Amino acid sequence: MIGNQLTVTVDESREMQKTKVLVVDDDHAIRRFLRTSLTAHGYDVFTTATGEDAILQTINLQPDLLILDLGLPGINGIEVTRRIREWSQIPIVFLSVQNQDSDKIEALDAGADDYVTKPFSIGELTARLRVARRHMQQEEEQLVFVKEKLRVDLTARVVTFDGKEVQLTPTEYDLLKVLIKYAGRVLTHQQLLREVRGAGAQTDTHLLRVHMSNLRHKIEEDPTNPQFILTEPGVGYRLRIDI
Amino acid sequence: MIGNQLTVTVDESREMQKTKVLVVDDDHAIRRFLRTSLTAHGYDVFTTATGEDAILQTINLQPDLLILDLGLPGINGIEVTRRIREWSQIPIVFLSVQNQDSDKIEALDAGADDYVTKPFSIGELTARLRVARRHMQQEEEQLVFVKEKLRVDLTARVVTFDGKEVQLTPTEYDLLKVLIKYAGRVLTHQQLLREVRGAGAQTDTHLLRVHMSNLRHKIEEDPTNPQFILTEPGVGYRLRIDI
DNA sequence: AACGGCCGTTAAGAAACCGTCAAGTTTTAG
DNA sequence: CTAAAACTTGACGGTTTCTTAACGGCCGTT
Repeated sequence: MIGNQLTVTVDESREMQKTKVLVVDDDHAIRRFLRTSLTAHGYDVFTTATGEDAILQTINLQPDLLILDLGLPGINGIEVTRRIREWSQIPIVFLSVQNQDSDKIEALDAGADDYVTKPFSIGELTARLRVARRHMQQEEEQLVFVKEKLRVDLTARVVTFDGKEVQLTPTEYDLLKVLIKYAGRVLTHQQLLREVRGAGAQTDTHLLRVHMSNLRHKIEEDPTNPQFILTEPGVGYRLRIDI
Repeated sequence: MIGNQLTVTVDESREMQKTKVLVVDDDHAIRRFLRTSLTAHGYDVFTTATGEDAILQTINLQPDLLILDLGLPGINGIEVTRRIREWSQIPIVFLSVQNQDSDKIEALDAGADDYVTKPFSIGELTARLRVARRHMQQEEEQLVFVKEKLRVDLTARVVTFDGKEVQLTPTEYDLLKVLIKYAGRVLTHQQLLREVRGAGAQTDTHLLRVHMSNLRHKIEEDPTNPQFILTEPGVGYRLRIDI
């Protein structure tokens, strides 16, 4: 009786916490190694060998994490990443062999979150998985910013005003992003410039004024009388929030 | 046995709460008056008559508060303040007579926390002592200051009065910020001006009056009868706080 | 009662700041 | 390598903020 109760309790609590991870690798040995060691670390592990199946399984299983071998036969890991990123923000950690930097960069650009170089320890991998997952959860806090006619999709990096998509330059988007991140707070010229240029940026407020002007003409109904980006004379700017 | 234990416990707790205060005055009548009345208010009172002894006693007794007569024989109260401030941040409240503004300012600039003008009531003195001590205790910086209808968010740099946003100029905000930082304490004209302009600012009290007037019109219900920013004639300003 | 110090208020000129347009330069994409 | 996009810089007019000056009220002293 007592033993039974205990078992049930433990099972339930584990099931709640268990993270579903899909392992994609054509090497049978690696699949088996990851299945056993990740299961021992408390993950709920699924495996597949091909890129096509990886995409299908991601749709069906809705895993919380994806571990992807870069050197897959057929459509490779980079292509898998690119296709999944079109509709999902699932954290993707890929496995690569050494001396494959160009592929690593390409994969990260395609939307992968991190990579682990073979050979790797299981501790290193699980550490990367935890970071990727935590990063994912933080991003989820605020995926889309909506206020009146303005809509900013921070995951897709799409900005629409009054339903129509507006094209922002990288600088304009970065400025808007940091304003949204600290919505309601006054950001000094220096803080904003630091976000746009490198950390060692000197205070060139004039540059900021030009960018803000351009940004306002894209997302404000009447740039003369801004509703979103407010000026704090002598200090900086802030995104208006309603109290 | 039990009685003994109880007695010890109570004594210890009282001993923990009691605030040690050192009174320095050459007038024997004032020493005696302060000893009796402050003891009645729960303070642990020590007295001395000279500045030299005040410094020695501060080292030996490690009091929590210092009450200092400005007109001491020998080294005067200002000099005592200056010397103690070289190594201690103990709150110092001094006693002065009227028409001694220049000495008050000098003592405050030397690092004293507050003053009481003779003749004074014991209630007024203990109130000042509580403020001075409270400021000492709260080391960490305040993030949001709220008092009645006034709300100052120091991280967002947003000020609201009665729920409505108030637009402060950089100078006005800086003044309010330093008043909040030293809430309850008197800040001399010079100390306030130093915060607004560079360190090498001459005492142009008139400039301060204009800024304070503008600030009051923004955050006071009735600027004629200010509830927050109080004027200390001849000395400076202070932000009123309730203990 | 007149005077002088101190304070608050208002107004006006000076200085600093901001937004916009336009032209020049660098970076990116094809 | 070329063209387009993005970034940067400069100039100009309008606005906000700062500073200075002048006026009137309050209070204590002469």
